[in-house]
Amino acid sequence: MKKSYETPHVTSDVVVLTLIDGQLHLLLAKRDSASPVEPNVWTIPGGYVHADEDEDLSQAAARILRAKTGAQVTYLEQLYTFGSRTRDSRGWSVSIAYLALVRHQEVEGLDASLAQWVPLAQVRALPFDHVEIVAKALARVRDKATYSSLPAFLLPDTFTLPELMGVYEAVLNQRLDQSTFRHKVEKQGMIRKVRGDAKRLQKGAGRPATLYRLSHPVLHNCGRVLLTGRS
Amino acid sequence: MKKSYETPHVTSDVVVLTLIDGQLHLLLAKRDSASPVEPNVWTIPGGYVHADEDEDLSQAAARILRAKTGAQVTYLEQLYTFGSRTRDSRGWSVSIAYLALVRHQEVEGLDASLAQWVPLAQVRALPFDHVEIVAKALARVRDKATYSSLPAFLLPDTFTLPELMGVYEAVLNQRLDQSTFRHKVEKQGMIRKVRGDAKRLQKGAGRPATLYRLSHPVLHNCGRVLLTGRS
DNA sequence: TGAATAGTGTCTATAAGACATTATCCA
DNA sequence: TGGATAATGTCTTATAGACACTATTCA
Repeated sequence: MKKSYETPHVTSDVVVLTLIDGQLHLLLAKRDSASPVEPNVWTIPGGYVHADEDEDLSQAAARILRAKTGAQVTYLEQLYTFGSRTRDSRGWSVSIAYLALVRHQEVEGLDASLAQWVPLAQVRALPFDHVEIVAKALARVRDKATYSSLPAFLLPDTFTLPELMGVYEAVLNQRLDQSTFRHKVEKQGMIRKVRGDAKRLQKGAGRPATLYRLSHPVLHNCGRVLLTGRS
Repeated sequence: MKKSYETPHVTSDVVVLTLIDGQLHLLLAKRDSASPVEPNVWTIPGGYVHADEDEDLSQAAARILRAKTGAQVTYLEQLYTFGSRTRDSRGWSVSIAYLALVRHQEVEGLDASLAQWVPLAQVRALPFDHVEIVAKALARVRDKATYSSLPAFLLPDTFTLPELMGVYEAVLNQRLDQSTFRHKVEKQGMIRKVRGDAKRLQKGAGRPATLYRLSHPVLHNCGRVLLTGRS
């Protein structure tokens, strides 16, 4: 029953983002030197879906990610599926792209000869259609930042309000108003104070910030909010 | 280089929606009697991606749709990709699902022995994970209805404001307020009056409605609007 | 005490929602 | 003229956005 002639290759590519020094960074991995196409080129991690190992698509993406980094993923979502005759010179190819957010602090022992973080703003040429994939990922993150808690998954478990606002600003590439941001975040019930430890952990001067954590351990949609311009 | 052992099947399934008598309807097609799984069962149209015929995924979806119906598609968007070891008893299977909207008036010559419209509300059991796919499609349509012109693609090229509001109500399954709806739609610049032909085309009594068309021929996002409850 | 950062209060413009009113057709 | 449908107007309340102010720390 199954067609014996050419059938598409099935792969998965993962856009992994993290926050380093208040800036979004993208994980690039070095392609296998034995690959018939683009060997040794740096790009986003990817690989074939393994029918024998993987239970489903998200597990395939998770496996690919694990293989390249020991990164604990705090957020993983299917992004889009790219497929055409021409996107890979080896033939008709399908890539189920995923978006992953990780906490930079939790990623340990990245082998710099295999995987590196680069500032997202500095990413230029990538092989295949990977620039398009990364662009789609950024668009998705920006969109969700306007109505959900998604950017918080780039922060540690507990964080301060200024830190939270900082991630939103980094993701949206736009300044936000302190007061408006607080009002919205509180009204939505997106975060809650962490009792006890109001102790400060950083900075030189200024009033110590209160610690918060997400009210919900998973993504929380809260209507269209948090978008505030400022000159 | 290419793995010679088991590779996932690559298919595409299309959720086709239309509006009949103010109600959302789903297109079901009868599966091939020669299929090794679920022969002769009615479900959403689907088929293998053909590496030899199709240029890319959206063209594969369009081809599958054309094969089952002569339907002119007014809106086509990739929905989600479902893939796992167990979703198809034939083995590891990937389905790139698409959402299509068509104008019922423009669909001609549907062979009732091959394809039929059924009210979406009455759809119960479907084979494979197709219930999940349809649910995802409905969720997508509802979500986009709250901030875009998407439901208008279920209407003819020109339409009246009450008709437009009707589609939104059908999609959202919720009554809307006349006045609020008009204000929002106009302010967004989503539609524009069709000059000349203010002539009425239907109904028995009452003031004739103005004809409009979409300002933009493609999907228009307008911020989060149009959601108004009413007792 | 003053610089620096965190957090709160307040005012205004705008938008949403509910509902009442007017407009225009047909029988 | 009255019923029916379309279109508009108005009022109230909620929210966004801007900005000023207070609070708490360190040097």
